[in-house]
Amino acid sequence: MLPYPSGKLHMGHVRNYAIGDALARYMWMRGYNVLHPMGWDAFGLPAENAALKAGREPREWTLSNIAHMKAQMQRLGFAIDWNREIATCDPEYYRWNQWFFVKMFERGLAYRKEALLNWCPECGTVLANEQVVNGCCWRHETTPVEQRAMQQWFLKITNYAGELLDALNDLETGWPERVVAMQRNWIGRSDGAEVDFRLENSNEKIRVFTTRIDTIYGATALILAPEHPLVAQLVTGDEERLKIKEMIDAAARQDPGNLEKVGLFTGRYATHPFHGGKIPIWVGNFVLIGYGTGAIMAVPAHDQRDFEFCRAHDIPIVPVIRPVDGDLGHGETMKEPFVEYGVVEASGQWSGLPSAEARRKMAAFADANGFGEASTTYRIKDWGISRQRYWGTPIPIIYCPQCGAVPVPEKNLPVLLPPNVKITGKGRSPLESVPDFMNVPCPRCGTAAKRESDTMDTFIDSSWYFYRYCDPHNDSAPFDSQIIAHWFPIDQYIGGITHAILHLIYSRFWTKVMRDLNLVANNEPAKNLFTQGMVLMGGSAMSKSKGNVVDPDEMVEKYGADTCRLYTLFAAPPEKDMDWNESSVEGQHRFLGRVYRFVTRNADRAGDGQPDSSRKALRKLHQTIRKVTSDFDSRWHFNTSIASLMELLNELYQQEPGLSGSAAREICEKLTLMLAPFAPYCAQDLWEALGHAGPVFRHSWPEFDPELAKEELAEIPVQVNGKLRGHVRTVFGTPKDELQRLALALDKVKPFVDGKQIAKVIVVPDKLINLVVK
RNA sequence: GCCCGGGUGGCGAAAUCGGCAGACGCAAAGGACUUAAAAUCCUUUUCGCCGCAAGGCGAGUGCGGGUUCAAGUCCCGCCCCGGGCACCA
Repeated sequence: MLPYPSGKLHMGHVRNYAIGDALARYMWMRGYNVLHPMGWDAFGLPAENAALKAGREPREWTLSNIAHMKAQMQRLGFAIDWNREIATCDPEYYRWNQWFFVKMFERGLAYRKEALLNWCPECGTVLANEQVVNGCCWRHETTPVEQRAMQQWFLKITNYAGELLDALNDLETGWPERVVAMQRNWIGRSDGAEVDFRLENSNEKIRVFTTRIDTIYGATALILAPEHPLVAQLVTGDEERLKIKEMIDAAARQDPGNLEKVGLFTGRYATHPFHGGKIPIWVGNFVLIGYGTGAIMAVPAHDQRDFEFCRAHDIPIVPVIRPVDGDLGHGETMKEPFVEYGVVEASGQWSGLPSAEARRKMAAFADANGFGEASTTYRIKDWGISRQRYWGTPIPIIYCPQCGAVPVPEKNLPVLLPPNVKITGKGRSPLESVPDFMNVPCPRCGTAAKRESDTMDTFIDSSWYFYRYCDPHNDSAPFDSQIIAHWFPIDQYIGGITHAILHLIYSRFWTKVMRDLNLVANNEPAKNLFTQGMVLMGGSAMSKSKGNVVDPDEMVEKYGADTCRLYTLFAAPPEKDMDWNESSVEGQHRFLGRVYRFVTRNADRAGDGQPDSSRKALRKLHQTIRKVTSDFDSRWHFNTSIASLMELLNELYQQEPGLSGSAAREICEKLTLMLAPFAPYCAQDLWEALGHAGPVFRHSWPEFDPELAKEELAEIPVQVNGKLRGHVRTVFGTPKDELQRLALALDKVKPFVDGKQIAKVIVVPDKLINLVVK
């Protein structure tokens, strides 16, 4: 058994799990088979109940029992703890992570390269782009990441960029709009063209990416990113080279939004591929090496940034697009670039064409003449997965001086973490310092070789844990594809918005890779996604680095798990952010106490009581069943479900003295059943107090009786000119004329109607009367 | 700048299809029980004005317009708050 550090659950998790757990319990009671994995912020619903199948009670699988959860997860090979960086400790899970890695390596989907990477000094490791938030580490929100050049393993998520984007169209119905929008944004597709500009007096070509090839006749400069490989060749003076270096350093230090546009003329020119003219070549700090080709054509008349840059450096501004029904404008008098689409002018044979048509035709022309082609560029970059940590799956690669990077053969998997490693928390990978681990013969040629010392990003674990969960003890494959075909895609996934472009994009990618390995048939992991709101503390999300984390254990200690869960469900509807404010926790605690006392007092009640009391109480009971059921079936606003249970209880306290034995019995049982999804421990106790054996979840959800739920009389508001003046109590279905007569007879209505003419009477049957008078 | 949310009492919120604004809970005030406290149970509680009182009148869902018999809800124009993306060519 491997050692592992301990981490803590916070209230955001509690809320997440309380929501999913309530749903799962409800579904169980409705007779569905539910597979309900509680992993990294996640549930699968509705599916088969693995817990019951395994002979365990669902309650064992709930958040309420954190210790049990951890043990459960450990047996499953998932998170032993809640901190992502220590998520996998199980050798079997290592094995399959490594197995996947090797499969990807063999297919060219995993590769190693040196690159500038995001380095978090606090974590002592590099991070993927998705894990950098506002220039800081996602776990250390106040620690800016640094750029370090390092050798790192990448997974080719960009191979799937187009599919990940297009498939979002199908997810739109089941996923929140904002998550879809964030992913679209993150993948960042741009359709355009790549065009080569020939370097004058040289065979070199400079390739640029543009979405506006229709403006290419307005290109008056080429601008290279300071890191562009040609820069070293074009810029030769020491002073100039220093300037380039300064540009790179300044860009790394500063917030890119506020960076002043600076540039340097190389003294060299390129040939315009369309008209053959001379174009000066510049280096500009605002051109990004990591996007497109790292070089752009500057079209100052039709791009805001190019406009600013060229105006500052006296580069000519040549408009070539005119607005539909507008003038072409003139370079010297231009105050603003025209960045809209319009009609191409002054562009040779393409003059007069609308923008879209010109883009198509000009790209085709470039293609036909061998100096470019239509091209699509994505903003998303490959997923850097190497981490300089101890905790995580070792990357199963051996570096041989003869053979290069060789994957560990399948029969030798898993590569396990060596025990007793000194973890400094800073600097290089801890595994490097363990010679027994590092030094191995090459699996191919037997030469003395060294292992890769980095471990995998733990987001890899969370990318497919829900698949493994369906078949956790399989030791010949990651899972049985037949089983997956039965369960997947997940019907309902629940998690935090914080993973919109982290976990939720990685797991989509992983699913598509597994599909291409013929392991799964589904294209997407989850049909429906529900993102619960964040639990805030003083306006910002709880995080360890801010020290504003509420420890659920303390609250569980003080009030119990049920109160704790109930509070997170009651404070706000699940999709909304909630500010943590402990003051109203008392109310939930009192509520549970009131329920408990009512049920235990009335469980064995006898006698006939007063019929009126029983009728009223039963009516409210059935109205409440209707309300809670509909909340579950439609919108999951558990705050209103719980409120209606409180209303029921208030009514029960009113009617308690006159209840008959049989009414009391029915009420106690159904109230307990309705409480079960929200407060499982309390409900289970009461269920046993009512004389039942076994888990309350094996009992079916109560049905409401529409007859019993019906009010005897309708209480219909009476308005005069839209203002409420009184109520009419009458039988349901009273006709309009009768309602009008009753309304006009009201003392409170008369003064507003007498002496006036009734122009119109609006009647909404059983709902409202509005008398319009003049 | 672009894309999402949101703005309702002292507070968290409810009003699900245009039909009684403020359910439910917190906090507060009063009362019952108690030697006392806790716990529990019962009242009151949007604001303003009138009234000894029962009660009555008026205003009110960020602001300004509009549609409608009727608007927190729909339409137009703003303001403010939160989140995401952003020299992406």
